[in-house]
Amino acid sequence: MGRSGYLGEFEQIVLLAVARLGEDAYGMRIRAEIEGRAGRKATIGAVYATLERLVAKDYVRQGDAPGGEERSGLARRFFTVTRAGESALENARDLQTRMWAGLKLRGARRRS
Amino acid sequence: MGRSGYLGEFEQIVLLAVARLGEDAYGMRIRAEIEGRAGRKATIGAVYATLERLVAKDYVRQGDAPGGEERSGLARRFFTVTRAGESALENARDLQTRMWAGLKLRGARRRS
DNA sequence: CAACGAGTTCTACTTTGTAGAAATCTTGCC
DNA sequence: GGCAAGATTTCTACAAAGTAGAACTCGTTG
Repeated sequence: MGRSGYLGEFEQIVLLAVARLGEDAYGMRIRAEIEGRAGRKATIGAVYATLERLVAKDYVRQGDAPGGEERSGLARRFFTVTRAGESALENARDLQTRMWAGLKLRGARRRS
Repeated sequence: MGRSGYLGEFEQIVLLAVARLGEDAYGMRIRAEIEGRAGRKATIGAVYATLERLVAKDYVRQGDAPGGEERSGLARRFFTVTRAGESALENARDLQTRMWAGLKLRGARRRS
């Protein structure tokens, strides 16, 4: 990762999806959230690979299935955002804000 | 690049720096802008490599040195953001906005 | 038990991100 | 003119992130 906690673009998207999904954050669901909200295709492999990287960076933790209820279904891996993950997210947002601050694009209006 | 015009994190930062610098966007200056505004180290090699990639994607165009004034100094390569580049930037911002919309982090307040 | 569906793992590869030294070109100075 | 110095770009090499899609697992159901 090099220097400070840098977040790749997709990593950020996945992290945000996990944050939003809360108790319901597991692979397939995360993927659906991304495709739905971001309107961007995401293959399941990409999602998991990214999740692994986030776990390695300690931005996301695995486990903590919701409310003890032993679900009858399949073995799902649930994820939650860690404090460090939240900070990384906030840092990314701040950086974003600083870089955009006061910037006016010369206007790429779509043709009417 | 795969699917649609996706922008990597650093690519986005560089592109924003070029947009902001306007007529004064050339390697060293871009680097300084990034270090200053983003508060993030950027080696000159990284900046140029990224610039090349942005040119290849047609998000940035090379040339168009400001106002004909033959500067006495060195041969600088100036860059400007293309329409496509502006769109990519706007798309990235929109995506960002959608992913953050209404999201509340559970609060990683720093200890007092 | 075989087909099925929901989920996760794996494998292989392309793009991006980084670092830092090397090469260029100008200008100032002796 | 030759040479050091400063500004700037180019090159080389490699690590990290992004992607795709097939394979594999394990309950459920007919």
